Amino acid sequence: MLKTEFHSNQTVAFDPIPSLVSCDWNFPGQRNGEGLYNLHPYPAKFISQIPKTLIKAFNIPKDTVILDPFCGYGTTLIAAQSLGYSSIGVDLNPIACLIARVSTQDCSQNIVESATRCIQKAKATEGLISMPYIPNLDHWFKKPIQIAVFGLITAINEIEEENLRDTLRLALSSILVRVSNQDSDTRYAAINKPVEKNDVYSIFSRVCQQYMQVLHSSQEDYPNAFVLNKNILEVSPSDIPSKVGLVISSPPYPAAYEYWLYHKYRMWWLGFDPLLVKEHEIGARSHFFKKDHHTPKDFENQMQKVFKLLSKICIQNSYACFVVGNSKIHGEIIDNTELLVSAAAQENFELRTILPRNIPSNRKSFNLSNSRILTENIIILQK
DNA sequence: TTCCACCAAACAGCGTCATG
DNA sequence: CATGACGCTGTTTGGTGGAA
Repeated sequence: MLKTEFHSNQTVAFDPIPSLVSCDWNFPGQRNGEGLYNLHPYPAKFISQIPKTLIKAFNIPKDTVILDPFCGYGTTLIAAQSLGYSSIGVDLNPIACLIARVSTQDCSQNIVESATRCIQKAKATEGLISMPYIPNLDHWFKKPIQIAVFGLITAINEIEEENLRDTLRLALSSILVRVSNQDSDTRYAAINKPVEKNDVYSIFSRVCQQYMQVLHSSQEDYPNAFVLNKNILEVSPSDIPSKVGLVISSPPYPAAYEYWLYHKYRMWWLGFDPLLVKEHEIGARSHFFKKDHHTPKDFENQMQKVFKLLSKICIQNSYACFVVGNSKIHGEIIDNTELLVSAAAQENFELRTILPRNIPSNRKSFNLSNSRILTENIIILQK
């Protein structure tokens, strides 16, 4: 019975790939979040060693690409690029797509000079431009901060060169929680912080200098990474321009993390609609805590839809790797590994290996009275 | 240059209250 | 009464900046 095997501490290997089974998937001593992997806050990223190790383990035909259907920050795309492979990432969240694009595309323009010009423009127009309507804005941003942020975003949006504009938009997005009243990125509570208008300009300027170093030193003649900002459940095979030779992803878990919520004000400021993202976000808590709420079965059906798409765009015998942990709905532990494997099986993706992994303690910890998920699985499937 | 005190930032929930 | 919006929770860790 498959289910009992999931709960053992042993690696389940039905047809072991030696380099995968012998690897220590806990990657002791490795840190996540340097250089390109640290451009912007993003919750629950997987560490870059996971996609890197997986990519090296498989033979990927030259005329195919690596796909991440829930690309988020773009860790898979960055890893693919650094190892010489083209990649495609899909994500519903426009902030995620912005991060993934900026970190994989060339931005050879002078970031710091442009940032300085934007700051000058913003200072010159302080109080002269009328604010957009954003719900509850005063609760989360002090008035002077609002003026500085909106001045900056207005100036940035006037930049013509697309990659440069994206880069500065991302830099501004990355500092928004710091200059807001929000406690921290993953702690959605208003507190009083001693931030002033000029801090917005100085922090933005500092971040742009960091971007300059990171983006310049790491982007020359790298393979292409294509980022598609779309609900994966509405993606058709024709949206994916290449045959896929390998899938690496970590899907959202039911009722776990709400990405839309923690990027809500970033989306408002950058002109996206967070409510639309919320409505379609797989796993968002609102779907699980209302009348006629979603169930784990709904999650399985959504995943099956994803595998249906994958079966059409992946080449025969290609591998699909998913990193998943469990989650909790209405107090009940949900075995997401089982749901995902079941969904995959219905679209003829065969389970090959389950590699258990300890979630390192340096992910820090929520209130210990809350139940913590300490392990996750890397599931290897094959078409 | 090294060390250490200090602090910001991070964390795959849950509770409560105002509103319709 | 259902819903949505916001408040609240503690601890670890890496980085920073001043003192030794």
